[in-house]
Amino acid sequence: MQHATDPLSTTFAALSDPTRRAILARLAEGPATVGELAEPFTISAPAVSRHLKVLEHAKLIQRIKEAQWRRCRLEPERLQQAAQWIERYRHFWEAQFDSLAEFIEAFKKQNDSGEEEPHDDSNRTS
Amino acid sequence: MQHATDPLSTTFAALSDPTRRAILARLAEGPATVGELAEPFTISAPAVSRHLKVLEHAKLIQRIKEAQWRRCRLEPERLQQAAQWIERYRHFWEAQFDSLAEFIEAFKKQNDSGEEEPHDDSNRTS
DNA sequence: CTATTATTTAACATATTCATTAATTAACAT
DNA sequence: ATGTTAATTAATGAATATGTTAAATAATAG
Repeated sequence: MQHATDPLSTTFAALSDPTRRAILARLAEGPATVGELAEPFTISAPAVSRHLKVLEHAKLIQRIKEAQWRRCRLEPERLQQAAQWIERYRHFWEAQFDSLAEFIEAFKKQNDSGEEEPHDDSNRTS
Repeated sequence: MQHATDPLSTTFAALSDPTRRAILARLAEGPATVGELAEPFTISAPAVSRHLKVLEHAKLIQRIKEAQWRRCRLEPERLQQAAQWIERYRHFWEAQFDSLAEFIEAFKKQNDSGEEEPHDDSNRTS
């Protein structure tokens, strides 16, 4: 994540940390306080607090103050957008992957049998 | 992205950079060389090269050497896994979001009209 | 062999991330 | 008031990310 980031970058950056993903997974079971979230981890409470701040800034969670606790809840909108970004390109990629598989197949065949006349590939590049 | 990262973290970290996402989007239209990928960006060729290395390390792309060019192609498997991770939790989150929406609604109502008897919400928290 | 083109690596600077411990704030209980 | 509990902020440090320019590598062209 760099300086003035867009929502998608912020979302993916937030998801790129395994602790934060574990927190989100825990939160999928239901809201929890910071202490409850910190419990399964070896890291310190301030570290968890900062992770939560990242998640909140990414709008993946909401923190609601209840007495002396801050109860954390999940917010799905940004996740939806992230999923949409991936899905948008994925089927393009899968289509290309099929032709890539063919290409690799051909490539392997060409290299494995070096004694066969190597067919000239240079004209296809320009 | 940190030190000894798992595939999911690596994938999300790779996706957290807008330049890399733009590269992937461009690559969705078809394979391209490093020079072609660098062209629309203001950043230097080495910078693009490093982004491609990140994408390759994340196994989001493959680089295949063709003469003096390196042609880049997309690889969808890791994306699929990332999408699956998101989807796995998203419906939990949406279910929770519905109850959260109710909560916020009640909360707003309670605060906007201070003259009405504020209905006590504290017993629902414990 | 030398020049050109395509791309990467090296060396370096800067910013961000993520962790820690210590101190602070906030709410509650006695 | 004072102490306890919950959580955050401050100060600090180490590792990582990202960009730059300059040099190196690799393949092609003449």
